[in-house]
Amino acid sequence: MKAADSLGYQPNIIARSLITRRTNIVAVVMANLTDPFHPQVLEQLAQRIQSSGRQLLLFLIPPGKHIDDVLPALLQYKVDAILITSATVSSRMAASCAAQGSPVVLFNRYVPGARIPAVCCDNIAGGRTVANHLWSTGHVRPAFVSAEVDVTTNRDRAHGFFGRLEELCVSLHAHEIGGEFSHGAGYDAARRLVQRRQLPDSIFFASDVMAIGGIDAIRAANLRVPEDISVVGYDDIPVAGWASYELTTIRQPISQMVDTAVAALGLDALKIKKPPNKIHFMEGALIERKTVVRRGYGLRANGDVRNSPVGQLVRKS
Amino acid sequence: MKAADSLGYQPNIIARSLITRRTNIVAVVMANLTDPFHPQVLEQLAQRIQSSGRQLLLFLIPPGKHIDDVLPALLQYKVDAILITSATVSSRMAASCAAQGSPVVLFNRYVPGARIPAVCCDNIAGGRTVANHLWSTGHVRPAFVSAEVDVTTNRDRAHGFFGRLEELCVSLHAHEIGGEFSHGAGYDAARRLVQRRQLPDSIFFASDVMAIGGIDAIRAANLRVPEDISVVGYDDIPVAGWASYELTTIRQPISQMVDTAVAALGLDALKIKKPPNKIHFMEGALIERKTVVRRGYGLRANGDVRNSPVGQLVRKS
DNA sequence: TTGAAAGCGCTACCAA
DNA sequence: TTGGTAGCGCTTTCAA
Repeated sequence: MKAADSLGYQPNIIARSLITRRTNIVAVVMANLTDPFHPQVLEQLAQRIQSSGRQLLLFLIPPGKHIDDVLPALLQYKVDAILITSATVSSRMAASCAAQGSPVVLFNRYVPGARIPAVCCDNIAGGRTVANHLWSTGHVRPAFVSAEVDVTTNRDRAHGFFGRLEELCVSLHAHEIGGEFSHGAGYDAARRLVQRRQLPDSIFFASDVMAIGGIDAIRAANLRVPEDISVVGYDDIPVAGWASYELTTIRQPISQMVDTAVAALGLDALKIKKPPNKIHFMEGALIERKTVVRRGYGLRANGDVRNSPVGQLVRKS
Repeated sequence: MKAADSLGYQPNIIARSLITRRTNIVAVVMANLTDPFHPQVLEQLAQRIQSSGRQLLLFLIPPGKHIDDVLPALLQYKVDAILITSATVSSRMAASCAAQGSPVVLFNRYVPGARIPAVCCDNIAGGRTVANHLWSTGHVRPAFVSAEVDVTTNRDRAHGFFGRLEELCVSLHAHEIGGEFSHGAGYDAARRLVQRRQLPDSIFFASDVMAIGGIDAIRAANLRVPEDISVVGYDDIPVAGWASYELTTIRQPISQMVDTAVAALGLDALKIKKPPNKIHFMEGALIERKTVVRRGYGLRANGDVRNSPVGQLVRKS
């Protein structure tokens, strides 16, 4: 023992895994790190995984590649679990992972039909919250800026927003397609919105980076946020709190989501028979900062209408 | 073969590594991901490592922990190489890594005395470039905002800046200690600077996030950038290019740095006898955007004084 | 309590 | 070219 210590001996965990059949490695697959939301997630994930005595094998999907192209390489490492964030995997691929014995869980995305466990912010509820907030602050010409249209994150936020708007009898003023979750996409979409004959009085962007881009575009057009146009984002990335933006947004409960995801991996369960293929939806929270202004007169004093029965929500203007 | 394929057989790369003595895993150690500069580095690193057919084992240092506490855990995985970014390792620890057979290279930091290979932006040259730029645009009361004072990144930028300023016969107006590379630290430091009796006419921040925080603070004090105070950052993170900031800064050549670092790992060399314990310093580039204004009269038309002999650089004001 | 041996999934080597 | 065997560093099991 003393000898081993003085020689700097370290047991070879790789050899051990051969016999124990557990590598203590969990793979994390991500599309990219350019959206500030992703590093936040990755950081928490790493913290959680490491503190459970496991290591994180990071797998970034190269631009233009699909996740199904790179998963096989991952599978060779016989990782204990695979966590796929912000990317959609085919259910065929998920099945093949399961066949290899690696539980898979999706993060921040889910596959509607398939039986793949996932944890995700409740984006529909989030979208509805934004609609409520804009309504209760007297906005009547809300616009929405999409990212990638058929990604669940984007779609659910849109659907929640549109649906609640309809219940509230306010019609959508415009729907611009940004095309991707990026500052540039938000900037361009907002610029197009601002060039229209009639301005929206508020814009809900599919994500914070897009909203920040939008604010930059609105200001570049010599308009003020929120006096001329209110802006709402989604995620609550650090930049959203900076003095130049002070963005009102929906905060994703990252810690809880990460906790849930790691739990869903089933790593702590000694015997995992059948992990419940459940999709967990976690509630976001409206963070009111300074990009939404109260418009019009005679509005409800209490801006929060979430708990009010829909029938009573009659606009007084 | 057909049978193997239809059964979805994947060779166990972990078992293979036992005999080949190469895991094809390279470990990347990082302090945190909150500074936007780090995700950029990580993304490039991942891209590079993966395209060489290797995997990236990510290791985040938990807050309050020292890297030497967590390295032993890493060593157990017998990774092919260890890349340590933005954190300083004791030379004793580096020696122990080398003893385990894993080459170590430092990224974005170096240990002055020790024989540990490193790749790093030439921060002294960068600091000098900023001094030149501020001088040639007519600034006479430059201030510097430090992050963590004894980190090489911070210290070299400061030394380069101070040194060149002295050569140029312009005296430093103020030196504030921010304490860390963060938006908040930059904000607070700038606020203190702005409360002084005499304002600096320009501030060089140790990093971009700090500079952004500084701009926010300057604006919060009802001052304009650059009309009242010019601002220069370091890194060229994506935010620096956004319309609200348009930060003039020194761009770190991340791709080149990553290339060099991966090469220094010596993974491609079939037989590595003795990796040269060299410290690579890579040149940054001044990116002129809109946070530096030309002040005063009678200045040189050409803003670039780098190639001029020092003796001729006589201020005409 | 201690020690020896088998075997995890693979590659390397040597013999046929 | 093909097939068989030893052994990588560990854990587990079983015998002493």
